Amino acid sequence: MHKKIMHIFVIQFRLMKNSQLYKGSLNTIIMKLLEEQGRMYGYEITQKVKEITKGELNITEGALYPALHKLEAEGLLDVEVEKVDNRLRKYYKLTEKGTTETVNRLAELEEFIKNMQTIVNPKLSY
Amino acid sequence: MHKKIMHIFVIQFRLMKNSQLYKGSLNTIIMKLLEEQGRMYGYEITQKVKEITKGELNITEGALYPALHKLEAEGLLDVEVEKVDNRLRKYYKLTEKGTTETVNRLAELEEFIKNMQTIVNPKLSY
DNA sequence: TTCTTATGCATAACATTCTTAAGTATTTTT
DNA sequence: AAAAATACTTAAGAATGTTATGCATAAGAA
Repeated sequence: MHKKIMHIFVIQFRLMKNSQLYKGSLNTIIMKLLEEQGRMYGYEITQKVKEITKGELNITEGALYPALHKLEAEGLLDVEVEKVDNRLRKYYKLTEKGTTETVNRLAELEEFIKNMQTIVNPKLSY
Repeated sequence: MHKKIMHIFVIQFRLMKNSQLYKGSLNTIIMKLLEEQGRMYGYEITQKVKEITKGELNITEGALYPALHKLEAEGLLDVEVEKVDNRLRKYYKLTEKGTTETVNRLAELEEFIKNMQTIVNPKLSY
């Protein structure tokens, strides 16, 4: 019983960490990971992000899957369905267009980070 | 005529720079500036951000004013109305609660930036 | 062996944040 | 005199994400 309650708290704690700041960065994260890893499936992406951020960022399925579908619809991703251990996996990879676009988005992200650091810490920015 | 068309392009260019990445960071930006400057009015905030980011980030009025109203409603900001040159100005400053909350949000922002950098540039993060 | 957790994907309802656009009003610049 | 800048407001809609639910199989714990 105690164990169950504690587990609920742990889940709560993790979700609370997802502040509004991450809003808008999911697409860039997905594309960067695909650029780096070649190809990945949805669930794998959630685990990878959790690992990289030491559990601080948990991408929810309700955000991830629609995002992947949209990127595919925009021609930025290609998908290949595979059956592993009798379970479906949808592997995504960048198209040529997606690779080009990834460069742009990463540049935007760098600018964003730079601007935010300038705002937060004006002393350090010169 | 040429001048007018060019002006339209300039406006377009600037707005295009506002990528989705900034979504969710407006409150933190406002609070940080108020912590630093003591008190500011809305229009002043838009100009300050434009100046700091060298024109890369333009806070729209449709986002700013509702955000200020909400922060005030949450008890994080106090407002004082003043008339300068026959025009209204609403000066905002952090409440005690707002000052405390600003510390938390800045910490969250630092974590966010760190996580994003780790994702974008995994080599540099150890 | 049965219940739970993990793996794997999908989507609908709702919340939040922001863009776009329109409105009001005064002052300064062209 | 017209346009741009200053200064604030708010409504409609877009974009993004959370929460919740559903389905299905595999692996692990009780």
